Amino acid sequence: MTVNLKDVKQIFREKQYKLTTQRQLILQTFFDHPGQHLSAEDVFDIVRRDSTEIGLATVYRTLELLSELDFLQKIDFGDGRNRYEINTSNEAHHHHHLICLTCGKVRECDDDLLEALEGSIARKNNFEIVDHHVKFFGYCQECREKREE
Amino acid sequence: MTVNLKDVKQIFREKQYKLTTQRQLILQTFFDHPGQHLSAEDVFDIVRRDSTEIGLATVYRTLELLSELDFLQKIDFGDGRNRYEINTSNEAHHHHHLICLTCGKVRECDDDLLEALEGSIARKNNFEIVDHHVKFFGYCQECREKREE
DNA sequence: ATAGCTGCAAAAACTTTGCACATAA
DNA sequence: TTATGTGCAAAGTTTTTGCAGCTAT
Repeated sequence: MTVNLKDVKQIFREKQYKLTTQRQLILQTFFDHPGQHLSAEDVFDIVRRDSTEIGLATVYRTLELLSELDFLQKIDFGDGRNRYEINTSNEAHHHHHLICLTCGKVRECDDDLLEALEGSIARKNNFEIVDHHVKFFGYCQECREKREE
Repeated sequence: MTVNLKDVKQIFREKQYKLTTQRQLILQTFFDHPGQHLSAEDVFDIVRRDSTEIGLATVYRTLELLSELDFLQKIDFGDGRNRYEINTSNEAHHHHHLICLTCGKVRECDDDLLEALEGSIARKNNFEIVDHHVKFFGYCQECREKREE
């Protein structure tokens, strides 16, 4: 189930959060940039560029709220700032991240195999798993080709 | 192969880095706190508590150096600061982290099964994988028991 | 009408940097 | 001896907070 504006509106109504212009603009930014991992500053710049006034503090507060509501996922790629991506699903299916150690580019990769591991790890450790983050570090095709030139 | 002081001394000699008192104290801190994920401030406090003077900037610089040399591994648990753990191996074998969403405690868990996945993901995505980080989020036994009380 | 939200600016929290002095090799 | 490393303080970044005014509901 992909997050859409209707879901958001409903949850906001249920939880009695106000659906302000700023909050909609921030959400729209994520809809407009699928598969990207935006930082607070990124979102701020994008909304501002589209000629609307917004405060950086509001961006931070909204990203926090949307993460709590599980519409966004907070991720750290080791570049000293938090990044967010829109949740494509409320279910357990995830994608993972391939992070190139040369160019720093982050690519997504699908994989369902990890779900199987979860069960065995949960049992072995008596730990109820509700989510996982997996990052693979290495070298992308482009950088490997350049290296050989 | 577990990192020990002899390895470190040798690599330092090879790379012409000076093995200063401060660097030894910081390494010793990790030897003295196995399985812990220490922040710069943690290390700073521990070394200071043991009555030796050290500067916070030196701690940051040393943690950076030891990470580059692969003696330490930098990890982010989402608490707004970098944490480090001593590398128990130079080989591909890793442990993963179980992070409790209630109490925030981080536990390690061994698992070799992911190595198998790596091959298939690397092939499918044409990406040369050299490392991976896996974090599982959920609820530890203690917190689940408390919840039921 | 009013509880909740925003923008601004100030502050907090973490990390990096410049520089004079100190020290391992 | 001298290239490196250290400590301090200052500066840089990212994120949070206080507060007066604004706005969805």
